[in-house]
Amino acid sequence: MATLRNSKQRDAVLKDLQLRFDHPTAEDVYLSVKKAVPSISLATVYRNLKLLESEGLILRIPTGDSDRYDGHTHNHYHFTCKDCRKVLDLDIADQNPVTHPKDFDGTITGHSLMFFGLCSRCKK
Amino acid sequence: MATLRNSKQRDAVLKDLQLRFDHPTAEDVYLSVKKAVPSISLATVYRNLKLLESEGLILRIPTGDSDRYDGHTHNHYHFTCKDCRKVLDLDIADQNPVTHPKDFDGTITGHSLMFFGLCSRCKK
DNA sequence: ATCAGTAATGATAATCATTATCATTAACTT
DNA sequence: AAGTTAATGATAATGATTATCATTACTGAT
Repeated sequence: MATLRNSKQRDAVLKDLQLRFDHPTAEDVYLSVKKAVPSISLATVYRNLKLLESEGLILRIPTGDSDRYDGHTHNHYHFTCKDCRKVLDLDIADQNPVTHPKDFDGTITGHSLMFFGLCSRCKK
Repeated sequence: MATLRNSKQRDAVLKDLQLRFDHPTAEDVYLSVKKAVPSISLATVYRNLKLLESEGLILRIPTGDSDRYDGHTHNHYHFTCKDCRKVLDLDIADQNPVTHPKDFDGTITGHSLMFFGLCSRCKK
């Protein structure tokens, strides 16, 4: 039970994320999707971001402040500018790191690698 | 100006983090430090965690839910259990990844690598 | 040692992001 | 077309963290 139904709101959120590359916050997505679906509520955006993430259709990126979202789920890495807090994609290969560290009896199923520094604009 | 003064509260927060290895939340630190300095306030814990982090004496680990803190600042990596949300140290070498990706004009000064999966207890 | 200046504290209100609630709307099944 | 219930919109509630402010207590100079 709890069958998934179609909703234009969810479609609009997903499409918005798939068409942009700036790793928006939930608020950013809300403001953008509002243009296509003016009646949409911020709560609906949060609901669908969570749902889409659990379906594996989008990525959530925790950053220390507001979470960012990414509609492109292929394996890639991100950079956060310490100054302007912008999040960028980095063009680097999969680092595929260790999966069986010493003295660890759990199971590793994934990793996230975030780079920090100054973006071209903020480094002056 | 804004000279740093000594405070037993700050000392107690730092010492607490240096003596433990469980990556506590601010609340965890508060409850623990309260035993040594019963009058300490949660606000003071947050204040000093932020200050100590900016001094480079401790690490803050964003995890998607409450931030965790680490009193051991040598280069090492962490694992988060998706089930119980525990954060563990991993015994693996520095991955020292790329510092000059293609098509990137900023400056990379650091990275954080977090592994996900199930800890030994939660994998049953 | 005492004093003055001001950083740090404790208590609590405020903020911000996110989640929960609930009455209403709208997909889907028949 | 009718009934079931997932999804929505509006908003209240929550949880983590930060801001405020009156009071306390370091510290450097007297």
